[in-house]
Amino acid sequence: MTTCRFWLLDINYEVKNHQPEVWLWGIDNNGRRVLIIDRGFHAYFYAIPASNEKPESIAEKIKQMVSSLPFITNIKIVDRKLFGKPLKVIKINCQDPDLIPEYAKKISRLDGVEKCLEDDIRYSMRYMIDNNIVPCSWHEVEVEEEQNPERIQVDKVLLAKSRPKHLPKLIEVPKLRILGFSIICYSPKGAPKPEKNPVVIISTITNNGEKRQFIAETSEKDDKIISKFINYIKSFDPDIIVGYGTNRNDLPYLTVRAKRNGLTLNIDRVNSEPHTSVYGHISITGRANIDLYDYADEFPDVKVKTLENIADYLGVKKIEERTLIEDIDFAENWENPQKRATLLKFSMENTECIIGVTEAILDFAIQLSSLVGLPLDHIGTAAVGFRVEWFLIRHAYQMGELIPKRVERRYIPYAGAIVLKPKPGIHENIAVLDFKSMYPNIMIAYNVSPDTYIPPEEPNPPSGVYIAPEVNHRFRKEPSGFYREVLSKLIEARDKVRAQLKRLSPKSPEYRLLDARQKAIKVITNATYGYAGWIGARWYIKPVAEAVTAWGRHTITNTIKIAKSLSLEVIYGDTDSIFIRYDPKKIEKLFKAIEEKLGLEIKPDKIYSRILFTEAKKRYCGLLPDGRLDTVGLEVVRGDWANVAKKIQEKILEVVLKEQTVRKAVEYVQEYIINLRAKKIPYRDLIIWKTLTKPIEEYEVRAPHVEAARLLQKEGWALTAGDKIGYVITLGSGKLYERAKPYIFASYDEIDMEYYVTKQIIPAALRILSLFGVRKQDLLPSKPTKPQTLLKFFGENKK
DNA sequence: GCAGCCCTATTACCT
DNA sequence: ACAGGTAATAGGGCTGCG
Repeated sequence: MTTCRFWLLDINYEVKNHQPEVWLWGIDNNGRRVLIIDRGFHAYFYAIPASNEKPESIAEKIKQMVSSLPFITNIKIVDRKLFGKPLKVIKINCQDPDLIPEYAKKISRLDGVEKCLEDDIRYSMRYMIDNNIVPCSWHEVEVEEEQNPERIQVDKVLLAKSRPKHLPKLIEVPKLRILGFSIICYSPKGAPKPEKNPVVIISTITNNGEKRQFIAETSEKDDKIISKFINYIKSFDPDIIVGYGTNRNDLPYLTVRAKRNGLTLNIDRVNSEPHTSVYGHISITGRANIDLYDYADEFPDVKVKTLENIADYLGVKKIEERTLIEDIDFAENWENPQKRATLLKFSMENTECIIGVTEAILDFAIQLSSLVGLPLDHIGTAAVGFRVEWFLIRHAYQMGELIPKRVERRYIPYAGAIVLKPKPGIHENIAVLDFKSMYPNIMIAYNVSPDTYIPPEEPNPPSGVYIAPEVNHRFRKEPSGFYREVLSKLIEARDKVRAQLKRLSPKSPEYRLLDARQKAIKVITNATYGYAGWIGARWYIKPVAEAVTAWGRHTITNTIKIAKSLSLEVIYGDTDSIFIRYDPKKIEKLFKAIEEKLGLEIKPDKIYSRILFTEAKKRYCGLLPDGRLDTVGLEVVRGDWANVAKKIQEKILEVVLKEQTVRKAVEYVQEYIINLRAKKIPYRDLIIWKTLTKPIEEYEVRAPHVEAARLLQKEGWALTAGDKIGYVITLGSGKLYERAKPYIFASYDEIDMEYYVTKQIIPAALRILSLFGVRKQDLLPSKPTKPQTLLKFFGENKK
């Protein structure tokens, strides 16, 4: 028997003859790939006795059923809590985890059983939670070497002789083998269909720097390139396979293509195909399949989430416009022998982007996986709510809290934060003060939690209660709730990591790792309030979320009062921030008063040397002392305005705030409009991007982006909710939606420049300039000319 | 027939 | 498929003008 120290990459389970096996895929401290098989962990669920029933008699009843439930191995009464309330419940162990749902259903029908709980926890998660086994983290386990009869692709198959023990202090990540890939499919018309259109190019790059390209010999056959690709994966034996959009496109496509060719896409470590797993993710057993698209939301500044845009944003790689090839042009580029080389190059560049973006994301993904406890290949596809929930589940287990079932609930809105009306115009020397993690700290300060909430019918507990302002929800002061425990640990952990960071060089590997760690902690901390108010949450209790925002409003309102009492002028505020004239002495007093009276910490965030507010809330632009502009909410930062409007507005803000001249800004707009009308502005700057938020058929109204989407669909493009539609407005008569065309279908000459002038440039420009009395007619370089009236005339007669 | 108003649907933002 | 608060546009229905 030996000890094996391993880093957990992936986990799955098998049930053979009703005997469960957990398969832990790891990398040991000698860099060997190992599979550790752990047998004999029996999962379980709970039966909750009805309130008037004795747990003993229920347990007895269940014991008498055992003959019809043969794989139950243990029944006992244990102490647990449900929403903070102590309970005696019956824990029922079952040897075969796959039978648990069925058994729980039968037992929940027993007289005197209120319900069953935790029968909905997957076996592999159950195993990790109960044994404190953490993905992307080191463990130690006693093992014996096993035969490897099943052609499993690892250096060693080991049988666990003990439960693995987590080694929380080891934080480094072993050297992983990473393979990035992207594919190009050939379809003469419309979007490629795996049933008929072949894969013609597969480009791969490994983190050893090895580049490969697999190219189809003809435009019809792809059996060779697919089998070569499979063999290459087998020989490189990656730990991580990464691509962009692979869960939705590449992997399902390749799987079908392989089948069509009589092949199996056996690219995992057990010689079988990728398979769909939880959260719509595709699992490749023994490896971690990562789809970078699942991390695109980490970059809110990137509005159109293409691989090229993200790579460009991260400074990984810039694909020049002349080398960028649109999907629509793949076929032409493939068919034409001269152009094929550029397509090959483009494909490889795509894979270079993939490798580069992986560099930027992987540390974060690994840290998030180990913090939350979801395996590396699941963490990306899990929505924020589920990430928070799995994190909470682990802590619930440690606190003896039962995990509530997911139930369907009716949505009832509740009041949120306060936003102040800004004082329009330009202000000088404005400080922004922020409450530090306001909602988490409110939850800690007032012990707001699902397990401390006291429903209206219940009396006050002896330890006393906190009562939320306005809404009057009560929370017991003692003991500390679930959220307080979890959040204070998170905040503490993050502070500790940040302290360590200060002592490290930003270039060191430790720094990168710890920085990713503190980001992961931050994400989970900040999402906890949102989780609390989410009707899909297992621990949803509306008053919990409602109380948090009530205390938030109370806090900010009092802050404003205190500021005013110190004769500090409040210019604006939103949720947890106030914008005030910078006055160091008074602000110091304000900090003290707030900490004393409100028990929460406020800190200076930044100082704007100048800041511009419009009449609207949530939209402003501040000039920082170093000359940078902070644009918030305005068209400049929105993804659904044409670039022409955004660029102009940005320029106006710069001129107005830095040079403080309106005249120059007006001239700039006029000049720009002249250039636009003269067709001197690039086509790309005229594209408007909007997201499809639901299937096309479900739209009640006709809108430009929806109609453009319909046109794409007609040409064979498969569109789903979440896709971004890029369209332009073309000349002609009628409603905008009749003139909107997908940008890949339209030509520059059919663009309706006057639309861009009146509905994009002018509104974006006036948003700022109207503050200074500038009117529409001041921005137009000349009055509408004759041809325009003629155009209108023709338009009217067409209809 | 159409300008003007109001309302709704839709999207993307802020914290 | 984490929350509510907010701005903005386009479409569509309705009114009233002459």
